[in-house]
Amino acid sequence: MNLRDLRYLLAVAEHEHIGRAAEACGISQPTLSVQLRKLEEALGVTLFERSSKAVTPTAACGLLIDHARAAVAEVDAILAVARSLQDPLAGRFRLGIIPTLAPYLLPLVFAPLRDALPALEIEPWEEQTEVLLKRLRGHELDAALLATDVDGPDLTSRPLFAEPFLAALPPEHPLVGRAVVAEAELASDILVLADGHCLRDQALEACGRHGALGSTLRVASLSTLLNMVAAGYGTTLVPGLAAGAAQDAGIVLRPLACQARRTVRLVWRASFPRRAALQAVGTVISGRLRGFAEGAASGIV
Amino acid sequence: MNLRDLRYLLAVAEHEHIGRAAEACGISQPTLSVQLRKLEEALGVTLFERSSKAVTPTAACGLLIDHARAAVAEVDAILAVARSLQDPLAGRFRLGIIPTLAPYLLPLVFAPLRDALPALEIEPWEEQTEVLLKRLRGHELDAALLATDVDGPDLTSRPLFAEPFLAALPPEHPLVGRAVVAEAELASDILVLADGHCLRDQALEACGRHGALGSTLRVASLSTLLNMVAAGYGTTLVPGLAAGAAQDAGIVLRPLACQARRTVRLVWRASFPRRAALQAVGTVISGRLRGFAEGAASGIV
DNA sequence: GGACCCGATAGGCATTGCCTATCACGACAG
DNA sequence: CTGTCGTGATAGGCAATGCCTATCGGGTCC
Repeated sequence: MNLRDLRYLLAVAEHEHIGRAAEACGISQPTLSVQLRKLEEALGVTLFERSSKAVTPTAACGLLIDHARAAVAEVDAILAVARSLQDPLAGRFRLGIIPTLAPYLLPLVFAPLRDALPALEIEPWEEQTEVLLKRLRGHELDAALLATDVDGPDLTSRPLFAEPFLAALPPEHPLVGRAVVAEAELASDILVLADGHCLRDQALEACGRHGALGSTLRVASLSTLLNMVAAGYGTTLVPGLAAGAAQDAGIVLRPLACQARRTVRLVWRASFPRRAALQAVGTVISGRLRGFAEGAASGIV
Repeated sequence: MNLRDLRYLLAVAEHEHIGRAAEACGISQPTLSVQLRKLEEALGVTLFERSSKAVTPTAACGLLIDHARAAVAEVDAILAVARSLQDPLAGRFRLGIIPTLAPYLLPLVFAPLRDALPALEIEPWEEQTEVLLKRLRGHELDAALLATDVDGPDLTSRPLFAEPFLAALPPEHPLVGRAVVAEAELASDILVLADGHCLRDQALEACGRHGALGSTLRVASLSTLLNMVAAGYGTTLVPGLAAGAAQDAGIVLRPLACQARRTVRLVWRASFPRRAALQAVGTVISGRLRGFAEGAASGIV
């Protein structure tokens, strides 16, 4: 049995006239005659009593027609919901963001995203890289903003902007007198975040170290780390977007000689179907951050 | 969109594996692949995210799938109801019967009908011929038992049995001494039913009259008429099936010379679809009344 | 009796649904 | 690192289906 047949059935039951029902269905009278008879044969039930005067629903038809109406209504509901879902730029969009990026990037891009994509309900989700990748692969996230390269053919990424690192020094630090600091000069007293933060590895790599000082120290957030530096416990590398927060904490920032930086990428499953949403989100963010790298690298924030 | 497609959708959503879903649907994997993609294109919505590892329902799919399930359930309900309705010998069967026949025929045939057609719920409906015909044409009845010929190409009939008339005489009537009474001999003092009863016309015609005695008399039921005759107010013709009731009322019955009779017919709309039910009902009734005409005509009841 | 209305039937054409065979691609093992 | 396996996508061909126009048949109404 076909869904079309049910619509035909409803039309005939409503009009009690095959010609007019056919017209209402947009088909010819003979077609409706044939299809109706086929439906009756398929069901094994005579649905209408035909005479030259009238086409009258049988008792059996009366018992079936409510179900037919309900089925057609459900299918129409499917079509209606599908239509409202057609816009890939609408609906929930679960976006993972790493913790060293979220507090500083989100305030910058949230309003532009809302303005450019008013129907897209972006739900930020803040966790460390590995957790985000797991959730991404598990369909718990639609995309993620990461600062690392991603591997595997199941994921695709798009670079959005480069985020330069800056040397973060306590006000009393000897290097404060320098206009530019070489990355390696920080190696001796650098403080880094706890394991799992990509910023930890990036900072250590930039200054040429492979193990961290104060390995007993488990600093879970960049804001804690900044306060530690401000209090004189050591130095660190801060990502450019956190420059304002660092200065607010009383930290002195200096550009780096080799202009160490990390690239922030939008990452998604290669099979994720809402390409338009990915592209739009990526474009809004990179557009908002255009020219940021140059300004930040030179210490102008 | 097709109903089949919804079943495919449900299968893929359940198995999250196109090959196995295809197997469950009894089709090949390529067919399911193609149909699923067509459905997605028709809805304008990506329903599943495919990777080499898994086929995962999208958020949009989750919103649609409940409607799909409901639609399929409704259609399955249609099929189930249709299956239960397939037997034309089952269900309500509204049978009109004229008043001069119903009280005497129904007790005879009701049990045989119930035994032969246990699933057929026969609902007797007692009214005069013209009313029954109107209801029959208006689909309020499925068939009727009448004692008149029917006209019009919209109705079809089948003779079931012949019902002889008998002369009904008060015990003191002069004709009681005769073994056989000629129809015309009753013309002088015959009593008949009120207008609208076919028996009225049949009785008058049999005895050669064209107007009735006691035209102010409106006797609405045969049982009243029989009591009138028993009380000596006149004679009448009784249909054979009412012979027992007439004798119980104290009436003397005599066979008629010309064996006047009426034919009881089953009548239905030519377009009425439940032919099997008509035939079965007719056959049970005529079988039960087989041989009745001969016995009744000779006064043996 | 002829025109008209209505549903049924016939024949032909384009679309569709399905099949088998094959491809493309990633995973996994030797 | 290469061959094999598993999985979904693609291609080509065939039969069934749905639809059309033209026509029929039966009944009604001037």
